[in-house]
Amino acid sequence: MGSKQMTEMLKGTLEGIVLAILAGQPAYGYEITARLRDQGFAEIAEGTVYALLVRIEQRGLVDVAKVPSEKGPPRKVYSLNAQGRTELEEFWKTWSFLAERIEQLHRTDAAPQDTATTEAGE
Amino acid sequence: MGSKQMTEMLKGTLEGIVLAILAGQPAYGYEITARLRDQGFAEIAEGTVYALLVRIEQRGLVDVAKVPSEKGPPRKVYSLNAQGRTELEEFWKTWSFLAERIEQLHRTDAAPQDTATTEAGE
DNA sequence: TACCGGTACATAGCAACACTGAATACCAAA
DNA sequence: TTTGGTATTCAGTGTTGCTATGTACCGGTA
Repeated sequence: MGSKQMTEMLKGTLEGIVLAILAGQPAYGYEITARLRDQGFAEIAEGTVYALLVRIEQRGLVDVAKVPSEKGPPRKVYSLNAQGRTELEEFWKTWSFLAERIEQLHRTDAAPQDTATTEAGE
Repeated sequence: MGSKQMTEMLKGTLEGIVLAILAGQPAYGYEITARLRDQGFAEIAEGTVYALLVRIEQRGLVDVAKVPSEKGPPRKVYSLNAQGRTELEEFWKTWSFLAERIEQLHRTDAAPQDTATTEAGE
């Protein structure tokens, strides 16, 4: 992965992904990056996650607590607040709206396609 | 809709949407815009579509034919070529990868949440 | 004729976002 | 001391969709 397509597709969705992760439980940047990697997003740069966290903090979607770490500099633990949960709900609505229409296009335009295409194989 | 979230989410997906439309049959810009509106994307600006068409043409994903119109200036009819079909397949792969993980997050993090209606809504 | 509205395309300037690459800081083990 | 894992930050870049505007073609109408 790590394609340009993925990079562009993550715009707008990565924020929702992180909010959803934080909805499960508070977390700090380094941890979120690691969790994203575990979930298959191997190519998301650390700097991207930190910049995103700064943004959602400035927009008041999360509360922040500085917690000392045994292994390095202090962690900034982010937790979703009420405004963040509202934003997350909005995200799911927007996502569902878009996903429904795209899936419909997928079905429609994949219909003439079967297993192996005969014409113009590539 | 027309939210800022939707604007960001369309980045990276709108191109795929248009490619999918063109996979069905050739079309020109004004027509594509109209079709998008029919499919619920009421807020997509005309200029956005035209700019996108310029881009995918320059990247060699489509062939173009100028066709006279009875009602206005000549139409630029775009048709998906082999390279465009390859790009569309890539798009579906990237989309599926992303959609699967986001849907999983949706299931996971929507579990403790309860909105107005019961959670077993569907 | 002059004007309006629908059709059809194009573009300059802007805002938002993810990525690259580098720097900083803390600590433990080699 | 140096290496490596932990943890955060930031300047600069490229891509994208939106706004706003302009151009062009045509039929109908006052």
